[in-house]
Amino acid sequence: MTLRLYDTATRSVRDFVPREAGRVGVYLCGLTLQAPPHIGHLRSGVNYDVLRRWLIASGFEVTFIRNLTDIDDKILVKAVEQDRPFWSIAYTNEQILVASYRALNVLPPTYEPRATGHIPEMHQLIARLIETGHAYPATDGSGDVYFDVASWPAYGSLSGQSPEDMQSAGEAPERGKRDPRDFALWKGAKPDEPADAYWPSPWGRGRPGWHIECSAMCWRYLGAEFDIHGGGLDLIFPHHENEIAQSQAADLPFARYWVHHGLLGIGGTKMGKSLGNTLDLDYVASLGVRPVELRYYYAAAHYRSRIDYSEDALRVAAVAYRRIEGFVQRAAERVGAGQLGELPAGFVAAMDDDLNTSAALAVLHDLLPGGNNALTTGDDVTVRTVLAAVRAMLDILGVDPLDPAWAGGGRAGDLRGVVDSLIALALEQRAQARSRKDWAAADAVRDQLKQAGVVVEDTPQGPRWTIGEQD
RNA sequence: GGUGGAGUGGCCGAGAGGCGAGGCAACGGCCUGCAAAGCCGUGUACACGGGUUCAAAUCCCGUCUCCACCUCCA
Repeated sequence: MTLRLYDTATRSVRDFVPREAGRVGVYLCGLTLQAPPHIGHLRSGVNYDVLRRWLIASGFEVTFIRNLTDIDDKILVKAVEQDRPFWSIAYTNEQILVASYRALNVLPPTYEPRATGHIPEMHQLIARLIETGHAYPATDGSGDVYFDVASWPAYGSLSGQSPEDMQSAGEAPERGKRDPRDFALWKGAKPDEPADAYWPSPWGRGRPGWHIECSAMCWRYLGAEFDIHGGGLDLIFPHHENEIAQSQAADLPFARYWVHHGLLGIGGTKMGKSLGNTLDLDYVASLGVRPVELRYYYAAAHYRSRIDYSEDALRVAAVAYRRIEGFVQRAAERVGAGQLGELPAGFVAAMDDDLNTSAALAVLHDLLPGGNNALTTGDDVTVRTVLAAVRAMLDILGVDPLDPAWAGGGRAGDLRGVVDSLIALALEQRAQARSRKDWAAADAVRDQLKQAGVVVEDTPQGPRWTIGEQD
């Protein structure tokens, strides 16, 4: 069985065949750094991180590029409003994004290029498009350069729309266009924008249009043709449509598979800054939900499904995760962490089927009762086997509780040793009380620990403690 | 108006012609001094109306509702 992926371009699930055996190039449209990321943006990174981990597990060498758009209209508007350099605003948001992804155990991309670092590549592409008659400098002296949509008959093939049926274009006032559907490759400098936001070009001072950035960066890092291009469903049109048109018109075959993920909405509508309904990682933390649990919440739904965020659903996911985590911890305490084991066939089949993480998780859950039973009967061989398989699956999804990535700050480990011996003292008191059947005294110890946030459980192997839910 | 997608048990959420995904919650039981955790068991759900078929949540027709995109958007 081989990996099958839904390809937006053909609107079907296709066998994944890389351009070059054993290697995969993936490009994911990252964020525009006009604001910090919300949990919808973060879902995107996590989804493709799972894809990447699965490709690696399937034996591919993966080059994973996720770009950063560090200049655009909104960033420039903010720069003027805040009287602050546009690049500083972008960088601040970039830092938050990087920290959020790290918190979610998203593997760093092979490279994370910034749009402003690739102006020469964009110039080359634009020049080539002008030469071949697919682009033209605006005739109104604005310094804009547009892609000539009419010159590219295949325009609209990705989104399944024909140019004639499209509603009349929005960017109305730009009169230098031959056709309202033409889009900007290069934007001429405007007087009301920051003076440091421009680069020289053969067409005058200006800055890149949004779409050309991605074509340039794909080309630079993955070559003329590469395997997978990803992004949110909302990018299909116009962004990805435009990328295809301008790249292919410039003789770049471009992406072989188009993978789009569903958006995360809230209350039946989309999450967005303009709607004032964005939720970020800090908010999730304030709910007492850890990043790993948020990540599990993402994985519980298929990547192409829309997730309508709700606090209840998030909490349910967290509870489900804790059950898995509980087994892993108890098992590891008993037989040691061990190595990651082999992936069950059902899990592999589910992941190969367009990354069906829901079905994959069902396979994982099915192993739990057996593992827990082995734990109570002391069947260490089975415990070890189940633990290895469960951790292997969790690792693919990026939520293995034993992954060092989830360990708290460096000091936590040392502290745990200290706390452990203190709690051992209390548990000793309790054990003595229990042996003389002084239940009241025994329960008092347990209650006090509970109030301190320590949950005590009695197991066949004696009492164990964990840090309970923080409120 | 155009394009694409979705409506599944109390909730979340897979599946896509025939063997009741899975999770959470609930209920019963086991275990426990009591708990906690865990285990065992209990649910015949697929928006509505027709149709095709031996068989439909899955296919076809119609209806309703919702979402996304067509403008910057993960």
